[in-house]
Amino acid sequence: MDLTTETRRLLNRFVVLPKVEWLKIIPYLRLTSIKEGEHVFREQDDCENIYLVLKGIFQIYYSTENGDEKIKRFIGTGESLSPLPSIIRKKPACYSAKALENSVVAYISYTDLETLTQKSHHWERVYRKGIEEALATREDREYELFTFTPQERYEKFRKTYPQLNDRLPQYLIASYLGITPVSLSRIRSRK
Amino acid sequence: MDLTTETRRLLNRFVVLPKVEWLKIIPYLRLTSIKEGEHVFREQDDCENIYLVLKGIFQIYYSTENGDEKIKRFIGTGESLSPLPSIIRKKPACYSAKALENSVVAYISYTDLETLTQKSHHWERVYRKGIEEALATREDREYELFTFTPQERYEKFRKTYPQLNDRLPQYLIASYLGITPVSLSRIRSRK
DNA sequence: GAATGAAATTAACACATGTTAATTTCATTT
DNA sequence: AAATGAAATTAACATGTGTTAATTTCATTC
Repeated sequence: MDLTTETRRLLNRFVVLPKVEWLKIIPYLRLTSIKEGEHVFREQDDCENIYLVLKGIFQIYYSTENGDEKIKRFIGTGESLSPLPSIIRKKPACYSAKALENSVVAYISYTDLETLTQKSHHWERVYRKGIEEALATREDREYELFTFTPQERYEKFRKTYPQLNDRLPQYLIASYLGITPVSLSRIRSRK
Repeated sequence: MDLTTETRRLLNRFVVLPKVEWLKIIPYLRLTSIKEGEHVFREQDDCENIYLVLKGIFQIYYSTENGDEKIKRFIGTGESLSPLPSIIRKKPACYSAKALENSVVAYISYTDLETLTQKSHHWERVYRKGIEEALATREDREYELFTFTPQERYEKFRKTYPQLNDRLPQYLIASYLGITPVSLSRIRSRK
């Protein structure tokens, strides 16, 4: 299947668009592949694109003063990827996004998206549904960080991302859980 | 100023609507006041309203098994209030909202909002801008919980909500910070 | 002014995490 | 097969938090 069709298929999840509406995004839509280890955007960048992951996995992370990474979340196929809060506040990104494997993304600039959503009620609607979904995801994560202990979060992580649990180095998982690699090692040996 | 006008004024923050567009929400828009201590909605409720706080302060909280409250966040004038993720997933609310003082809210049901946003591109846009804003707020909170220690979170809380810091009992603040009242007391005495 | 009760503080203990550093494991390179 | 180096484990210690319970504070009620 070609990538544009794949993009359309993934967006259908939110709103099923008639062809004439779909075509309106074509002039703005761009596709690119990101190699493992490469960045989509970095902290401090004035990134203003909204990405949709067509294939692959990304990590979103904050950089701390002492140079290590704090992983905010992982983003996989079908999910969107962008420093949206920074974009709407017209500030540089406050986190980075890096591919964990060779990946493919579709993207559009926020400016173009604004143009598109202003011209098309349908696209305004697609985008709105997309953010609603993103909002729900953030809330889940917030609940998790707020309510669960590191040990419980690790259990949840193993269930939610079994592939990642196998493939990622432990120090990255620890970072996602908000603990040190040493702590994760202890949690693992505990049971 | 009358409450409908006040509602319009607060929503202008997102998109400035011409009068003809504004009028479209009138059939759906409802107003009500909530007395201190009363609930707007409770965990397990099938609440499907979106509220806008015209006046007052609310706390959003989860109930734990052992009966105490975990405060998710505080919501003040101009902010929106609703179990949106539960609504879009068609599930009962997973947290409760309670007024901390006598308050006034405007609200619309999600069903009516869907009707309105389908009929009006303008309203689709207002709503979209609103949830974009909400998304940014969640991200701030997530960052805070993830990155800061309880002590740092307390510092931030005091700066962000000086009025609340004075008026709320300490055990509620502790809950918001994700710690026990005993811990907060220790943090306060430490410095 | 005394009595009441909820909230806050303090104390004591157990326990998990952070930190630092040494050791081990294991895949990759030579 | 030996050497290398990063990742993971283990150890030891300090510290912060949770828990339980006793004590104190303070506003409200009687």
